[in-house]
Amino acid sequence: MDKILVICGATASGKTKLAVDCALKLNTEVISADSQLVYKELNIGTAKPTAEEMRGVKHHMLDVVEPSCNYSVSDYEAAARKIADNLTEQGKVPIICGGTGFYINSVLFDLQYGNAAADYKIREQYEKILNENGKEELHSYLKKVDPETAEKLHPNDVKRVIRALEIYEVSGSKKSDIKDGFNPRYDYTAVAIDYPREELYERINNRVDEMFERGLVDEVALLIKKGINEDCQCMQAIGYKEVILGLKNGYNDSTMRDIIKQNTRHYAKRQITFFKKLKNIIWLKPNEATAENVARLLNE
RNA sequence: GGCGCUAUAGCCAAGUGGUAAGGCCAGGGUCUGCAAAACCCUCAUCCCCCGGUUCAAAUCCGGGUGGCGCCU
Repeated sequence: MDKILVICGATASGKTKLAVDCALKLNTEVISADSQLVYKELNIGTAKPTAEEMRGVKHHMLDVVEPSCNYSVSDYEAAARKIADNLTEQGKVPIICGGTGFYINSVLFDLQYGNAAADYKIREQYEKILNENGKEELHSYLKKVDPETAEKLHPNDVKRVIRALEIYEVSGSKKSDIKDGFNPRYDYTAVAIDYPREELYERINNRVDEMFERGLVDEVALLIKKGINEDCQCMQAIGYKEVILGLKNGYNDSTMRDIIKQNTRHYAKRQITFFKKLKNIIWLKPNEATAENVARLLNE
C-alpha cells in the first residue's frame, strides 16, 4: 500500500506550519483537507495559508471552486485521490493536511456513501414535508423504509434523516445496508497537535482578533456585494455567517468577534472528538510537532 | 447613620409552603455525498449565614452578612 501522511486536528493548532515543515523535509506537496478552503475568495475568515506561510510548497485543493458553488465530500474525494496518486507516482509521500475529518476519511478509506449521489430535488421535497408536518413525521417515513437507520437517528437530526431517505430513493437500498468497514486505501500515518484545551482556546481567540485586523468584515462585505449571500453553502463557514448576521443587525466588531470565537471553540471541540476516532492517530505535544519527529514516525 | 430593595450553579434566570424550570458556558459524544454543517448526552442532594414557625421552607418570621438604591 502507498504511504500517505495525514496532519489533522483542531483549528488553530498549527497544522499548516507543520505540514510545510514536513513537505520541505520530505520534498513533497500538501493536499488540503478543508471544506472551506476549497472556495475562492474566502481567505481571511478561513485562515487560508498565504504564499508566505506556504514557503514555496505546492498546496492542492485550495481555491478550486467559486463561492457560489456547492461542494461536497464526493467532489473532494475524487479530486484529492487523483492528486495523491499522482504524487505517489512521482515517488513522493502526499501530505494531507486539514481539519475536515469527513474529507480526510473519504480519501483514507474505501467508503461508498450508499452509492447515492445528492439529489437536491429529493431534499427539497423532504424539507417541505419537514416544514409542513414536522420532524416526527419525517422520521416516521424513515421508520417505514429503513427502520434500522431510523432507530439510530434522533428525529431532530433532520439532515441525516433526509439523507437516509435520499439514499433509499436514489439507490433503492437502505443506508443501514452499507457495511463499508473503513478499510484503509493507504498505509497512512496520522498526526495531530494536542494543545492543552485552554491554550488552544487562547490561540483561537488570538486568531480571530487577527482576522478582524486583516479585514474580515471587508472581505465578507465584498462577497455580499458580488451576490454571495447567506444562502450559499460557503457562507455557513464560521466567521462569515456571523459577520453577515452582524452586518444585518448592526453589531459592533467586538460582538461579532465574541460570537466567532465562541463558535470556533465549539468547532475545535467537535474536531477533537472526531479525530479521536481516527485509527492509530498520534497526538503530538506542541513541542514534539517537528518535521524530524513526523518523518521518523512515517518510517516506523 | 436612617429607610427601601435584593441575595438561587462559572454567568443570566424561573420558582413565593410540598421536596430546585429554562438559557448560556463547560465537559462528553454522534458522524458513510450540505461536515467550519447538523444532531445527542451530562452538568445545584440543594437555593448567603444563624435561629424560629410548620408534618413539610429556596419559599413565612426574626437576626446577621454582602450587594444595589434613596435620604441625612
